Amino acid sequence: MSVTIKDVARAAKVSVATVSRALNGHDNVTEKVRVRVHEVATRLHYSPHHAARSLSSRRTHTIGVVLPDLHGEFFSELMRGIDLVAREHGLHLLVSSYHGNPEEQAAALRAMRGRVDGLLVMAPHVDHAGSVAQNLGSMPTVLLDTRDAAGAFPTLGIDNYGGAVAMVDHLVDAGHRQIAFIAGPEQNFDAMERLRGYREALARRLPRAKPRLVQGDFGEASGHAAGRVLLTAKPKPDAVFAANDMMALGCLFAFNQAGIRVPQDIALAGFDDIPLARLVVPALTTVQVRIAELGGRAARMLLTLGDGKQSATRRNLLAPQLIVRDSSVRTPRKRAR
Amino acid sequence: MSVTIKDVARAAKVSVATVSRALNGHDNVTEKVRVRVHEVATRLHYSPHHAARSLSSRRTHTIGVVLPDLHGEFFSELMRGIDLVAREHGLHLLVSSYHGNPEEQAAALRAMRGRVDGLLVMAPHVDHAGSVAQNLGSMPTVLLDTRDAAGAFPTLGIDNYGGAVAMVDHLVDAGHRQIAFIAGPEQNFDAMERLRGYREALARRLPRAKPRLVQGDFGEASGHAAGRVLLTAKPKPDAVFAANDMMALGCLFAFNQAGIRVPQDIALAGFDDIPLARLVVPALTTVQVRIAELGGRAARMLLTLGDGKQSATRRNLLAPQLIVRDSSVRTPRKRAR
DNA sequence: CATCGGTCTGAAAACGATTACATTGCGGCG
DNA sequence: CGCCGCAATGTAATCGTTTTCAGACCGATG
Repeated sequence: MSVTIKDVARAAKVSVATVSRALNGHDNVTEKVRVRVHEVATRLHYSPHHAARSLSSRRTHTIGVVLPDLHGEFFSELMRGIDLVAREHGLHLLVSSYHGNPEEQAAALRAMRGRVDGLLVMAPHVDHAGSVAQNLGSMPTVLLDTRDAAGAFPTLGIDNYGGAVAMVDHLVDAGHRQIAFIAGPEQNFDAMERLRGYREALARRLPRAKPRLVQGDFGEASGHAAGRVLLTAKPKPDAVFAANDMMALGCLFAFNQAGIRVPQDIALAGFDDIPLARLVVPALTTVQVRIAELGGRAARMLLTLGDGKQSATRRNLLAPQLIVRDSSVRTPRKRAR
Repeated sequence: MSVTIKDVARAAKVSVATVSRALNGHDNVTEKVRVRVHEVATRLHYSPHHAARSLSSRRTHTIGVVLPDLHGEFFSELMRGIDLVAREHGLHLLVSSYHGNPEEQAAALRAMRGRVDGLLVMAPHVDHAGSVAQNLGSMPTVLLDTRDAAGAFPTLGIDNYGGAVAMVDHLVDAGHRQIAFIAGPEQNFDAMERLRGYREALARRLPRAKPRLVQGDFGEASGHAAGRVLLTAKPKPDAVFAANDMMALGCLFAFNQAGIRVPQDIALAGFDDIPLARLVVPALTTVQVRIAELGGRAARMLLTLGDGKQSATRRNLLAPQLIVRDSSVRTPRKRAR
């Protein structure tokens, strides 16, 4: 069937041991032999059988990624970041999404046993986070964007709280006083932190203002619905802060349809900085989250974890950056139209 | 360290062969023994070593997915579709993206050897498609959205040509005569087929009209740039058909900025039907491509392939569907504004 | 010239499962 | 009562690597 190390050995007139050494770059092989082996190997299109290799070497060269059912930009960016670091180190990615319920997540985690050298787990639904520990062996694991109450694992996340605070500060500084918030899924850790940031910053900056919330679910459609609700609200808000860009866009389009101008009639801001944010008209003020970087750093954390030096980097937060664009500032004059 | 089948055998006072048979549900094991083995196995927290198992059984219960560096919605939807089918069948997903160049793709393919039972490969760049065959053993493989000149593999794709034809037909029917096209990457198979559909349909429906092309790259930014170019074109187009929705949106925002109204001044259409398409104002006329379904069906094809019945399903095209929304039709009266 | 100390190579033992083949035990039949 | 056949179990080969250990070779040294 496929060509094995024995075939290479035969063709190069050496033993399998020598082939193995030559290909794995051990230093006790003559240059001449090493070259010949490499030639033969490429000529025969030899590539080592993974299962056999990891059986004898106890390493799989694979890291597992267990994610919830993510959509769009977030998922692809995260994977890109992880993939980049993984391939830098010659690692493969075994991916499994779970669709909502904790049992599926548990099953996915258990199925990873023995197949991977380490695990990247994202469990943004706060109720699911707890069960992670039980379903893991003692595998090296990094948690992504997950509230790890027990503190059992190294964790990497976005500073959602800080980002939301920065946004509220900006909106208040820009002169807005009635700032509404379109919240994300109730049990989502990111969404909760952003909401907390909004609440606390608002209380600090505008002690008299009451927080004004509309529930959303991170989807564009829910932002659209929220936008319509806000238009009929009693004191009309003069600014809307959506917990993510998708909802902000949905909201923007709802305003468009109603003939409400942004930012003249009402300011708008989002969170994430998806590629569309800068292109939409008006360009969306938002908080930039470098998702690919999040994935990449998580992968790197996992790798250093294997090296034994756990170091002090248990809980890390990636600081997002406030990006001010047109949607939140009442510019003195309008661009040519 | 970890408990092996031998430990279980010893503890249950049977041979390893019997343990293997009992746990894998073979029928030639006494009920009594089977029960005892299962008890012992769970008591010891035994879980079979994956590498060992797949070395001897020649099956990995994993399918490989080799994709180009995809973005956004497309990647995540495709993965969702594949993942769904995979988990239905208890399979795992080994994912690898290659970032553009063919060598990386080749490496990714070779690295899959011995790690997967089958392969899903997407190679939309036409120059890369040819090399796929060489870097594959005789692994069951399904090609996605790839021009397989040799016809060596079963292939699944989108009927990009048909979709583009349907769109041009629609635009002509709606009364447009100067229909410009924003093309995708030159060497991209999808983009080429859409362009071909545009060209041929235009020649058929408006024999006198000359095709008017602007080069894009499927990114929002290139659509934006293309939109600006089109605004300065000599006879102004009365309709713009972008090879994908992202470019259509970029174009739309360029028009917005210039004060050009869609569809009154100029009609606009895209391709893909990304979630945003229905939310943007005006809602975007487009061709609906069910990407998750594409992934799911590809995975299913791969599975039936393993069953030996190759059947006649070598080349399949998924028919996309024309979705007419506001951006392409000059409605008699405008909605409240 | 025999011995030592390297370096390079080969033979063979893991690794942990599956499975072909051999063995055992037992009931039924002649 | 002895033998046959079948079902249950055990023994050992196998999968393709890595790695340990031992051996071969060669130049230098006493």
